[in-house]
Amino acid sequence: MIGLLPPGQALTLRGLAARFRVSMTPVREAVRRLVAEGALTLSSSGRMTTPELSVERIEELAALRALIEPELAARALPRAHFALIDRLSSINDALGEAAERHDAVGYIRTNLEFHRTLYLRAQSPAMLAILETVWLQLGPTMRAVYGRMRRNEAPRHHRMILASLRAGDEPALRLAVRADVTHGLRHLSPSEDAYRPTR
Amino acid sequence: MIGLLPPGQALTLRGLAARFRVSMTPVREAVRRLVAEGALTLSSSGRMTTPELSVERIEELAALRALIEPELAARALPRAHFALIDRLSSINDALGEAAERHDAVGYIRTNLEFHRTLYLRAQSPAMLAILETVWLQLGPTMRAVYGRMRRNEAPRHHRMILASLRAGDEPALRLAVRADVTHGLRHLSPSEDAYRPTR
DNA sequence: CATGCGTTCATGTGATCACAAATCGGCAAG
DNA sequence: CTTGCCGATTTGTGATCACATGAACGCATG
Repeated sequence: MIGLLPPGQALTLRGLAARFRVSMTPVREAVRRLVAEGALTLSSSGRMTTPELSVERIEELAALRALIEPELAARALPRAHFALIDRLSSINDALGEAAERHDAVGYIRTNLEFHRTLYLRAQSPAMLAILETVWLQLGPTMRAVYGRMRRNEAPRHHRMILASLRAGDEPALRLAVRADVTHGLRHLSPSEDAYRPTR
Repeated sequence: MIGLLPPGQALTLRGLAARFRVSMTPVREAVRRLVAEGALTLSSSGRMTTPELSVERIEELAALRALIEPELAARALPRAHFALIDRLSSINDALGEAAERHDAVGYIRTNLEFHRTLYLRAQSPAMLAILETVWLQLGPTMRAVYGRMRRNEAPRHHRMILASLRAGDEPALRLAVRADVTHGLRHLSPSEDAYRPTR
């Protein structure tokens, strides 16, 4: 989810079993679950890799984020008290620091933390779970993208999100969240050949 | 997904293995996948049952359907030619027959077939996959609901969906789909104690 | 030097087993 | 009649093994 693994990274049952000091059985179960959630791709022969998403699939997943995240934000809005906004603000500061360090994995993780902290307030576990499967599928691709980007500050829409929360303005919040999502994933189109995975 | 199993139905690895004439290993993998998709609930001790959804969770899942399905319908609209609309219409006739027979499982299956046939035209496999995990979670509950209902015809919004498709009217289509989803799931609130599962 | 082929090795699959934990039953006591 | 307890049994978990399949590598040939 946070982009630790690049797209196309191959994994083997025995390799994972040895790495985590367990037998193949629990690894198989965990891998099956990740495959079911779309976090891993199963080739026709049963080989497992992290997904290399096509542009069309990225756009679908981005559209799902753009549908679900504003809804979760809107549901969180009436419960968003000052302490939460304050916490979001400090997470946003950490996000800026990760951007300055050009720490792609840290940036993705902190960005997801920002969004998840807000959405947790929506008290909608099923919706959040679905959204996280979408994040999971985008993880490796996001890493490939942010690894190339030379961003050095937090997303500008985050400030709009915080302002809308403080103002209690739901339409503005929905717009800000949607803009943040679609803006962040806009740079994904010319990304296929720019990254070369190490298999 | 089609409501073959009632909510709270318990399943055992050995029972499923014996039923499908395989060993426990493939059953465990399949069950793990279904748990990951929310089709089955894993108790703290590892027991598996079909989910007994709370009202809040049902409303979340209904909200997800109401978000995703209009989008899929809108994406399918430009590709919906006459042959597709004709096929949808005949599926809708079969739906009416299932309603007359008070065949709950057949009704759910045919209703899902109606929606899936339309959404397949959207050419958005990731979005459809996510939607199907939502359907999967609702399956047992839908059976419990439609089993009590005394409906004897196809949903009235289906005719609006077909009309919007013929007219190429996207806003009307989105509204009709959303109304169909929210209307179908409105009867779920007083459902908890009306059905008694056989464990 | 490129290309096709054959062998070897790695990998996933299904099955079986030992074990621990939890469930369900009956039984007895109040 | 209800309630608590104890034992038998069911059940999930992790591990290991045999096997078939597909991939990878090297070698020989053009």
